[in-house]
Amino acid sequence: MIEIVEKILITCALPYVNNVPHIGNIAGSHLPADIFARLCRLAGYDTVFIGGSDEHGTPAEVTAERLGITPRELSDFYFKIHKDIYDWLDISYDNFSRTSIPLHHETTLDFFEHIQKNGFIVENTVRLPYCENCRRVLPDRYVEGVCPKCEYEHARGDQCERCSTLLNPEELKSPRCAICGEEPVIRDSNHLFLSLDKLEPRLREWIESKKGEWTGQVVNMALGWLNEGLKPRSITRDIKWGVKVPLKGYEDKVFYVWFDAPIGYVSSTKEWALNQGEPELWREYWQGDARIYNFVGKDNIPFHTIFWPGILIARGGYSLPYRVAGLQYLNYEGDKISKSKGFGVFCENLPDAGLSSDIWRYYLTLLIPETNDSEWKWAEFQERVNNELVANLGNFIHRSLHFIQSKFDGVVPEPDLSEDDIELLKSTEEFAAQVQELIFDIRFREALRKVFELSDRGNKYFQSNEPWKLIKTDPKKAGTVLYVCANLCYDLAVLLSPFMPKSSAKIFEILNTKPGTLQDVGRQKVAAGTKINRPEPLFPKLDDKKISELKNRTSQVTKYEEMIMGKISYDEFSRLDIRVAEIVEVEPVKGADKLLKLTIDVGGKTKQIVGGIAQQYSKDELVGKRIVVLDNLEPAVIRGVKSEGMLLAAVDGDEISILTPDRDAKPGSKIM
RNA sequence: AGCGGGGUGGGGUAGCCAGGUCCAUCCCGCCGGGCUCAUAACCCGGAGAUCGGUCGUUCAAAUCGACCCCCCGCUACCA
Repeated sequence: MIEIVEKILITCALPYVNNVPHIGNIAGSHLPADIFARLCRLAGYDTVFIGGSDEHGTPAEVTAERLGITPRELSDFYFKIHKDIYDWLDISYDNFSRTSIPLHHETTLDFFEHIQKNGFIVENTVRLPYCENCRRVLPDRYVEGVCPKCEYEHARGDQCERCSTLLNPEELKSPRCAICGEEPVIRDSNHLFLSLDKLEPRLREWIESKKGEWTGQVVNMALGWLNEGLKPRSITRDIKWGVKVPLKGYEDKVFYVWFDAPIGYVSSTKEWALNQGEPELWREYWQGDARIYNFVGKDNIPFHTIFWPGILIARGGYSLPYRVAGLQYLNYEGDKISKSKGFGVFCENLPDAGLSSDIWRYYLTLLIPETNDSEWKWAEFQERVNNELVANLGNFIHRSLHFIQSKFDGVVPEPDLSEDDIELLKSTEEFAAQVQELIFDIRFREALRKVFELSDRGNKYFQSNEPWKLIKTDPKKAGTVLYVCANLCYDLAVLLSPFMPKSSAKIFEILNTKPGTLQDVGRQKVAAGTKINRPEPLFPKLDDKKISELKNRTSQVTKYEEMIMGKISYDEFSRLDIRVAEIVEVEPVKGADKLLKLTIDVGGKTKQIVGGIAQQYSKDELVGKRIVVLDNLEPAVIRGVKSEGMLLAAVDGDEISILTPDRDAKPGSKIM
């Protein structure tokens, strides 16, 4: 039983703009949220589906710095890529916002001020690693060093990857900044904390009330956190890129991205309301009795069951999520998707791959990891498309419409309906109800299967009535069969629309009939006498060759960072003073196992540079070698050693090969 | 390491919380036979899992308990 409520707000976890989405991100949140939203609209609910990009935080700041651009430029760049991909995949966001817009900063400040007024903010001093070279407070995992337990040399400040001991940065031996290699110092810094401890009883009560309604994974994970006891959690950071903290002494701090990111749901709804020309309309979704559905990946569950609801309670006057749909992960051919290995299907390649977005949506719907991790397999993709989409659903639609086209001049015939026909036509209402119920219960795969059950039924009906024989013996009866089939096609188009909107629209177009809603299913909306448009197969059959083409094409990893850096002019290139140098002397750098200090002769001028080649080259091998250096690089201090240039080498993972002149070239020779 | 989720015929998946009606569901694939409007479907028949492993509880276990193995996530400043 589904209780009818007016308003539904759907949110999809905001993607972080430091990266580009792959199929796992689509199947894990955008697609399920979209199917849900489309169904809600189809069922007549007042639906708002919002999303946006999460843009603040350390990773974006560091990436931007590395690329020599501002965080905003980085965000602008990635935002567009994300937006284009979601548009292409027909993810029907009513609004896709950004956390960097002023409206969001205002909303975050409003939350903070109320939370503070309500007494849920405390201040504390924390000791944090700080890199004086980068002038940056380092998050735990940006500190590297030697593990105190297993002596692993590349342990991170949060955990040693070899012995998996949990660490804090102060425990590392010879710690260094992961960005520049300098040794960080520990500094005191004041920070604001959200008193989750005070919110615990209310959170517990809320979670308990969802037992049985939500999946076990989501409830248990939340209860796990509650049972361990909630502690105040810091909501500020010592970086620049984010929402400024409006307090004295916090001029150099911003709110923690995890504080402001979920508030982005509210900001995005506000932005939507503004675009609707009704600036206050958002309140009906956040401060009224709308049902709020959050679609998030499993890594995100604690944030949406503890941290974010805690923020909402502390703020006061906002509704808590009605349901947190926590989805699992999508793997690829037996392993995790890996961008660096080019292992997976990367969405930026989809538009040029030559298939309708519906085809991708279809298989990805079957892979929505509702309860378990799922797995993309090309062989299965091919089978599913050919045997189900093409042969079952596509075939029923096409054989029906093609028959009308070729035997009835494209006019839906006048029927003479039997009891059985009427019953069949009416039975689709039940399908519609079941599809709705399944989707509301976050069981998309089963819901889609239900749709196929209907086309299956259509195929059986067509088959057992043999209109291709009746057309010769009893044309009236043949016409009745095709009238029924045309109406089944219509109903299928309605039920298919949340999953495959383009194909659905195409069916309506061929039927020359207005697209319908769930209410129209089973109502014989395709009238006798309708002149249909010329049908054509809805879906392509995929042969082995096509599959391997798709596989090659979609696993390409676009080098976005190179695109951001762009092409440089000859003038810019000519600013680089690259020269041949001869290595005079080689010394190790204390406390660094990768670095060597090289004294070099650059055409009569002697200088020293530091290079990270200690693991690949020995001293003997290097002394006397002619190498290539960037001579006019701004000097830097690396591990306490001055470096006045840069050694050029080919780098491929751990393999390093120093560049040398192919023929005899004097030290100091310019490279151009 | 601790916490949480998961391991069911070739692939996916239901059932497990409330043990028997399950020598286990449904979809796809596979094998054999019929029919043809369609990018062929539909019908009939068939092969295939002792439910991750071991040990227990019970008249009875995929379902409950213990231990073990494997995969995944979280463990609070990466998001």
